[in-house]
Amino acid sequence: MRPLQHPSVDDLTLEAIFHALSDPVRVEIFAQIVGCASPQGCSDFLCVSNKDIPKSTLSQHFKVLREAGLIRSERKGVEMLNWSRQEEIDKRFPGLITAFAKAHKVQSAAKRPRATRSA
Amino acid sequence: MRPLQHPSVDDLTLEAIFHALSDPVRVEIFAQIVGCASPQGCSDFLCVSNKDIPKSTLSQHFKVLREAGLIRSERKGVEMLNWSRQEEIDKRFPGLITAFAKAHKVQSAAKRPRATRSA
DNA sequence: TCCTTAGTTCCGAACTTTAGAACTATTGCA
DNA sequence: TGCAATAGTTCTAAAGTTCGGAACTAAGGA
Repeated sequence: MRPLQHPSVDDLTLEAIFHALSDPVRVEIFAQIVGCASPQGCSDFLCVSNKDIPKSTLSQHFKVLREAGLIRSERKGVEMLNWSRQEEIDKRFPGLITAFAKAHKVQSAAKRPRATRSA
Repeated sequence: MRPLQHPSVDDLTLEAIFHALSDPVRVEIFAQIVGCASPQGCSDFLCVSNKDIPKSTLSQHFKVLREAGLIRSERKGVEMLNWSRQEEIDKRFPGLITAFAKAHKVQSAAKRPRATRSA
């Protein structure tokens, strides 16, 4: 198994970031990782939006997120821990991840079965 | 020629928007349209970042931007005029397009031949 | 009417993504 | 140690997507 690749902040590209976030499964994974203080294992996402994801596909999704620079992954014993690189990304593209997280919240609220959301 | 499709603001999805902006040619086109007060014709983009784009490809790129809800296109005589839907998108995903435009500026400044950029 | 300009559609070749099967890497336990 | 279990990766073929040339449509002159 080849070592994991994490691009440096200066090598981040908008295109790669947007490509990584152009898939609904990766959007869910990244939104959850961004919203979580503790790092997440890959297999926490074997079921996403009530859909089972084969683990080879999941592994590819994590690779895309990692190589776009959105997450950092590190093996911890038998599992892989993943956390968001938001703070680093903010240095180069300030506000981008926050805008994404906000937009994702709006979208997932709109998607949920209609129940009048009170103020 | 079938009539042009423009999704309503409520039908916009983050995935479609990010997919549209995951291609360097579309990023350039959209960044220029966002930064421009007057609407642009498609053929203003037959050359992007010093690369010639075949017009069938360009037509597909505009279709992707249009169907993601990023631009509005309207035929005006022999040409098609395109403008940004930023104000509408802001209603649903506030700050998203601004964050993109800012990030694109950072990235294109970094790409330009090194000349010490003074304050 | 015919020409020109601007953009679209068709369609095959090139590229990318998906997911099953086989693999590797680490841990725990006899 | 050896072996099983768990977690994730790699390989690969089939399915899906994108690119771009050729043929098309649509509008505006001369």
